[in-house]
Amino acid sequence: MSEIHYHEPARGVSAVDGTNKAKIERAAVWLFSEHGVDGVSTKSIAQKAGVSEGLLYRYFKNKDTLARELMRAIHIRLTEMIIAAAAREEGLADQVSFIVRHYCEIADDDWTLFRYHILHLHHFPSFSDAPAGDWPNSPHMAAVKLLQSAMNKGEIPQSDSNILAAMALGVVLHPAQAKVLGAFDGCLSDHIAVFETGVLAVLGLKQEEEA
Amino acid sequence: MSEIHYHEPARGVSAVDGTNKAKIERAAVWLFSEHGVDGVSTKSIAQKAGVSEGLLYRYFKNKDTLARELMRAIHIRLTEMIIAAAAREEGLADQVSFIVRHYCEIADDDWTLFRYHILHLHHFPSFSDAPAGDWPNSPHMAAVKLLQSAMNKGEIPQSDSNILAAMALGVVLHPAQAKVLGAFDGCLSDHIAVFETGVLAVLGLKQEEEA
DNA sequence: TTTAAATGAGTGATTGCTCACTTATTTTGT
DNA sequence: ACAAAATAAGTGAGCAATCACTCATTTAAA
Repeated sequence: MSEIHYHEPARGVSAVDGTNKAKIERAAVWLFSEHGVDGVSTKSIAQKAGVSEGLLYRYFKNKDTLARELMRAIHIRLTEMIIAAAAREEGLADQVSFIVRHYCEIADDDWTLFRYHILHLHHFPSFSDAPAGDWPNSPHMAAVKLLQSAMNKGEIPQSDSNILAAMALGVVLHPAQAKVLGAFDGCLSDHIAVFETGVLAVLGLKQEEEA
Repeated sequence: MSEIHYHEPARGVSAVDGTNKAKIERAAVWLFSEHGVDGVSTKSIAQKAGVSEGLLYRYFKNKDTLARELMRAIHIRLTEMIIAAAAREEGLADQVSFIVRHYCEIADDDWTLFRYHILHLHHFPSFSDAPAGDWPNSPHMAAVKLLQSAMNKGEIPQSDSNILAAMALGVVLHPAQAKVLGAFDGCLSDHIAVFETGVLAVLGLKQEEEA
């Protein structure tokens, strides 16, 4: 009934759209990712988007709303992807494979928006990783739920799911951050295999031999 | 000759010091870590430090210099710690143990300064992880050198040291970031053992049995 | 007395945002 | 089909507030 399908959800933020609203969003996400919300003026956004400053306030209540909507787009996309992974029933190794692959693809799909997420998520405490209600509201919390479920099924030994989720995510997320900071080029997807091996190792799962 | 000793180097930033300069630094690092450099006014720093605004400019050329000096303090402390680890000659597992322990302790020692580093390092492109000269200028590059050395010694198989270093660091660093974002409480050092196991697993090193 | 430390009002520049206005598009009346 | 009316899209000068920073002056230390 409440089966969750996950087939390539909505792209980043107005990825291919020539409207002025889209121009504003693309200019804003680029500038925000580069200089942070407080480091970008509404004037500079309008300038880069090629529209007047006043037009920003037709589409967005204020600068912070614009910044938050962009962050929200990537944040829920990543969260829902992990929730979708948790709904799969082929075992933890399959879920890990799913998450690593889709995580890299989402990042590569809209690298600017992803960079904004990884560098400036902390600007919005409301998107925090603090334990919320029953439904996970961040990639981290979704991963915690997934691992708790795996522990209950006996797929991995019981341990601190909060720490384990952070370690496992770190195997993919920190290389992503390193790339953001200029440590290497190329797209994240080029390293899916290594990431997957690393995550499985952290979780204490032996990787299956080639069939 | 160039043997490197590593015995508890300088504390964070004027950790126990009642001078006005120290008050300014403590106020600044707190506000910067919370709101980012561009999100903090010189007036608010002076207010929190309990001094006049003009006094800031007696001790620091400008706001950005103040922000950079604080960042530099934690950045080089972490970098030199990893360089010191690389100089140890008891094998990779020992080096990993050394780094994990000291990393957690440095973070716990001055958590505010550490949070500033993990959240706002990207504000200073000059501290980037881009490949620099022969001497590593970031924790990431120091870890890369360390792993390359281990590969040359045959301790671990040859692979992309850039990616492997990022994955290994991520096992510790991402939990640290998760803590910053409110995912859990307590100090990082409480989890040294799990982190160490995780890093060794990512590197493909079997953890030694208890003696 | 001399020198250094500390102040805070004041500077011009920039901030996020508004609003009276113009231009473009759609809807309506005939 | 066509113009008039109504609505929507877009502009940019201008506002009060805040910004980083200076400097003449006062306070404290040597």
